[in-house]
Amino acid sequence: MKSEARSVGLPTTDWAAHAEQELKRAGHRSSAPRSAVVEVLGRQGCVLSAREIADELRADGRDVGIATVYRALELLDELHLVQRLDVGEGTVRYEPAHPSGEHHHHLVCDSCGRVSSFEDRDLERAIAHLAGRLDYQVGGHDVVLRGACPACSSA
Amino acid sequence: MKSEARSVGLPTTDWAAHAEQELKRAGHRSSAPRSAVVEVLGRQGCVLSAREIADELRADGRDVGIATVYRALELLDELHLVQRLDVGEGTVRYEPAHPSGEHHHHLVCDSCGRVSSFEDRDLERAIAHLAGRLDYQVGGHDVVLRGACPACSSA
DNA sequence: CTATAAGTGAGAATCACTATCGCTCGCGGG
DNA sequence: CCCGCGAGCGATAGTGATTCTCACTTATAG
Repeated sequence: MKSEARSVGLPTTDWAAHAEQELKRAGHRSSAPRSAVVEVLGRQGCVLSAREIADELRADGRDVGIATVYRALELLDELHLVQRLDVGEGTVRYEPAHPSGEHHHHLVCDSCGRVSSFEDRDLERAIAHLAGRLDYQVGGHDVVLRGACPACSSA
Repeated sequence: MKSEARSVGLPTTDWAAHAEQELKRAGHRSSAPRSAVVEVLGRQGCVLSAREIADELRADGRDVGIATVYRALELLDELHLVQRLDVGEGTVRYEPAHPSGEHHHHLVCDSCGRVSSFEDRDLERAIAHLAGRLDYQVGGHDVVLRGACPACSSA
């Protein structure tokens, strides 16, 4: 099978190291708070909100101001090192973006709100083909499927 | 050509009348403020935020409380008479949803923020096919392409 | 080692949206 | 046609996420 729902969480290999490197290359200093944010993102691998990141850091005993978390995420987003995901519940989530360009999309459960991911070559192909036909400079895309996750639909 | 970017704005035929009818059928009273919201949505046909709707109404001299606009939109959303679109700028936009099930997706310009729409049969087919293969009860989907609109990319 | 500007963080400000609550009015029964 | 009641309204307070401000800290070039 080419595509299937799975719980969020990619291999992550060394996204964190890559991100640090890109930050440096873009002329940014390294700092403990920002590195901590990068590390948490890399460790979790899945969609996280700014608050979740801050909470995670606090649990680790590394208090980082929420403003700093937002700033780090904004910066990472500018450098295309993270992917923003807004599923419409008022909070934006972020996840590491792999430089390979390989990416996935999301399934959002309407009842429990849980997010999972999938990837599908055919879908990517359809989008790429479509983008070529549009009179538009397409740079990226997001696909969100909504429905009931296995747990909720069986309950 | 099967698909092409165009400015937002569908024929609209008589979405407003249809919506009113559905509201009545669902056991809701008719009221001037809510009808006004429906009318604005139907008239514009394109993605509108709650605030934009309220402003439009105020310009028409029909002041409608912002809370009422939100309530009307929530109701319309529950009845699947509108489609929510969250392009990630902190405000949710709505547009009429046509009962035919026919729908379109959106292009968001990263520089000017303008939203336009497109439809593509192949994309729909890819998503439908994909949904069938996933272990997930897929009920709907959103696709957002990001990039530079013709105006911005030529500038 | 030192200057300096990037980066930090506490808290205020903003903004979209939701909850509250007394008042209004559409509408079915009389 | 009139009445009563509960759906609906709207001003306003509240909430929660995100951004702004500003004085303080610290990484790094020289």
